[in-house]
Amino acid sequence: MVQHALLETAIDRFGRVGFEGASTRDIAHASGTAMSSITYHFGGKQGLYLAAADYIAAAMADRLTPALTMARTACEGTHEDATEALLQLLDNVAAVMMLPESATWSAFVVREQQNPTEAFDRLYAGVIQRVVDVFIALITRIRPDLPRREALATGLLLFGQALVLRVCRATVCRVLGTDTLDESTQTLLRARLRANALCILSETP
Amino acid sequence: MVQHALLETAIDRFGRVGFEGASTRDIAHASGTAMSSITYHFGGKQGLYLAAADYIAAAMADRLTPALTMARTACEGTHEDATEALLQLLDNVAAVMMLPESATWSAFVVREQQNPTEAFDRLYAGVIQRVVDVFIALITRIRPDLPRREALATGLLLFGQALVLRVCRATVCRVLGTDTLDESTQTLLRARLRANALCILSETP
DNA sequence: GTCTATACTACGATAGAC
DNA sequence: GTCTATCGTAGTATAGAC
Repeated sequence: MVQHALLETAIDRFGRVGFEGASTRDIAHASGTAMSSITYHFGGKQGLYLAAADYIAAAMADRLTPALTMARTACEGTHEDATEALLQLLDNVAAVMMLPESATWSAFVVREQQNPTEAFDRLYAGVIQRVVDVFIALITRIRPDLPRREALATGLLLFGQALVLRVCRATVCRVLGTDTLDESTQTLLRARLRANALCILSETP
Repeated sequence: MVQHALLETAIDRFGRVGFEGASTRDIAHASGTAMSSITYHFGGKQGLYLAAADYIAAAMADRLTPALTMARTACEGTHEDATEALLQLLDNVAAVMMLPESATWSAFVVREQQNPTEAFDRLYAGVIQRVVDVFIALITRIRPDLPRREALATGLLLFGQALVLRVCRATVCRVLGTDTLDESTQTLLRARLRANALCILSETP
């Protein structure tokens, strides 16, 4: 499938060097086809970029859908159910952040966060919003004492702890003295993230 | 000062569209000079890029030096001193993340985190390491019960909460329903960050 | 030190063969 | 559907005038 190969390569290149830095010639060549295939299948460089955003959103949503579904039912459950669901969801997000594939995804997404284009709307509608909504619903269930804006802020800050594992990967590795996040290091980070989140969620008002 | 203008423009362009996407012609023109000035002053595009990294490191270090100096002395102080110093330092980091200038800085730094080049070494030695070292020293003072790697992980995760305010700015704004982080929103976020950090640091072992 | 002029390469888009 | 060929533009680097 030429389209699939083009998308995979495009995400890598756009993530690595950005929209302006990536070249359609290079993307096509690395995908084993001619540059004009991009025009034919996606209408041009811009079309390929937007298709890449949709692809990333779908891939991330795929990895999080089971956790999101479980979390949504837990919103109606007990306080403990909701807490455990949020911890699980956050752990899932952290796991995605440590997937090798998410390196190119996150480079793409982070770029859009800083200079949002139409692609950001697609990413937001495709994954981000779904995760955010469940996050907020769970937090308001767990901490009904928090005003809405405080709950929103708490959700964002909780998410930041998972985010740093991907976005500051070079620093994380350097600080921990490893080249890559091996199994035991991942376990350590996820355990600390869980402990931190738990204590934030059970903070006495 | 032509060099200064070139650096300011370069950071903006490199941050916005990356090394490959930025054009020396454009940078020179926006700085009111000719492209060959870049060759003369920095030896070429690559030299300008490295100089931009040094410039960013120095600018960030500038903003954090007072807090870092105070924090270093607090490492020798009481448990409460150390806790307050860490909260202050983290608040300072969050404040930097909400500065308008840090938008271009962070775009540059985040890019280097994902695809480290020689510029990352300069950023790390220039700012990141200094902040990390003080973070870790304070945490080991506050939570001597934590094994070293747990303390390192805690420091990184704490930092992530400040990071998200800059790196996921588009999401932060969308979730909070604002276009920009106004004064009261910043206060809210910093207060929640402080509360979260305090409760992580005082977690009963 | 700062400019103009130029050499050379690579870019995205598109037309047309098959 | 996929290719090659080509057009116009823009990229970095460099040589040389002032």
